[in-house]
Amino acid sequence: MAQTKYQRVADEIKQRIIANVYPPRTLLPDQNALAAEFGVSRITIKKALDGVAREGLIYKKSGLGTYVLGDIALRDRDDSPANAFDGLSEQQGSERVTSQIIKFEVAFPNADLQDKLGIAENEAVYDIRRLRLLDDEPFILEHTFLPVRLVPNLSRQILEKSLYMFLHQDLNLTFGGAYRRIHADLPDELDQQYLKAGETTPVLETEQLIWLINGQNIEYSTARNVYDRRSYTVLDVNDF
Amino acid sequence: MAQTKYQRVADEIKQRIIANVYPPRTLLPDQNALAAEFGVSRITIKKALDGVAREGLIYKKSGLGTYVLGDIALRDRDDSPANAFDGLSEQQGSERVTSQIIKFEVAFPNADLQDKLGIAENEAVYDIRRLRLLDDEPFILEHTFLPVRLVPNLSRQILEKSLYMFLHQDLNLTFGGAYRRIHADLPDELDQQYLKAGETTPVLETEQLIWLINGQNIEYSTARNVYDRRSYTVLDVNDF
DNA sequence: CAGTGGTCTAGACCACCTA
DNA sequence: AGGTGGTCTAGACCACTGG
Repeated sequence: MAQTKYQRVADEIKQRIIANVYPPRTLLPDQNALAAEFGVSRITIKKALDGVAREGLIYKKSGLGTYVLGDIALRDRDDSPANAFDGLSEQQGSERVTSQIIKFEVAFPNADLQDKLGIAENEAVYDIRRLRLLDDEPFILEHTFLPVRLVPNLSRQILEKSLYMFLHQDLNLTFGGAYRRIHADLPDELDQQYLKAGETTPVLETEQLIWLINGQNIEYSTARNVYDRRSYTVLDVNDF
Repeated sequence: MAQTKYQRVADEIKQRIIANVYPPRTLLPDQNALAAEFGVSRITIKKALDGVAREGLIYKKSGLGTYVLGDIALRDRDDSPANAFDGLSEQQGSERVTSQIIKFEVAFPNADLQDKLGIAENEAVYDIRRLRLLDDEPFILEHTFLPVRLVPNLSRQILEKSLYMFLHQDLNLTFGGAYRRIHADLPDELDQQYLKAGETTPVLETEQLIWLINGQNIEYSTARNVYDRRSYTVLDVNDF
């Protein structure tokens, strides 16, 4: 899987941290020693360690050495939906997730949406509302807007399965990044109807703008869930 | 400010993107041309571009070139509290933030807190509850636990100003990273009392574990606010 | 095919930390 | 003082892209 030398070194070092060969709060062997052991140059070791540090497993300090941190970062990173560029189906397993299409229309964007997606007034967008069910229980209510130009031939059949798989595999689009805003909200009528929220049940909403690697915005969406059904996790690593 | 060559190059390129010298959806000059212009090696240019790419402003593709993406990442990054290693006082300006100390005690941790902070049963922790006010309006209700061993001499006076400034400047501690969990919740009695939440007002809670660069956990805390007073933003960049 | 970015090296110098 | 990681270089080779 890992192709480059620095990836192989990084993977091996991560494995050793997980296996407690390099226990937390100790120093790693210095870069020259690692270079000798792996038979690569010190620069390559450094590049490998940079990556591991960026994931929060180690911390390097000039003049001192390289600390092994705890495995919190590691443990929590796995189930973190913060890096969720894949869709819900991929996160939870496609056999558990089903989708009920509430709305699937094509429309012209209003001024706000034009601005958010960076498109012209006369450029059509899909307006999609889906209820995502996990193990047949209402889970997330999604409202999604996509420019038609970037996603031709969208169908109900695709929306019932995985939109993200269609974008990635069939249209060969690659996500460059996403901006997300998370906040709590009062339930609206749709939440009550589809998510089975009560009149005062708190709702968690994630607003999301996704762009492609060529800089074009591909999706603006909101995803709402009842307060005790899902939370959102984030790992922040200082610097790097 | 910027010391190294690659930082200076990165800053200059970012400035050019902001100033539209390199407009979105165009290609940057290739690395050799940039190396010649800045009078540095291509490796140094690459390192600079790696950093800019990690911030979501550009995307590099081997065999093709380096795209300039939009400025969404940039615009939104500025007011994003996702990278909030500094405290509330630093984020909002210390003249606007005041703190009311509700509780300030020393206690032994329960099993859950021992596990979260990675400390022994007999190691004392501070148990602190503060109401943070923004422009004299209730804003955030914080519940904070810190090991006494790592933070000697904590006082009410410090808590009324900035805890983070004390940790950083006086104790010279450096944060390595943080793990955060964001979710919505029902209001409890304290929310109603201090945040002026109604009986059914949704609350946004951020749970947070912070560790130092040497791997020791320094803080476990929760921060709660009324649903329409604050949201949380995250920037995710693919790969890197 | 020519051009792009990605990787890798050996070697040099530097800033920083501990002692 | 000696050791650490950080930076930087010149040069080489590779994989990928487009025409």
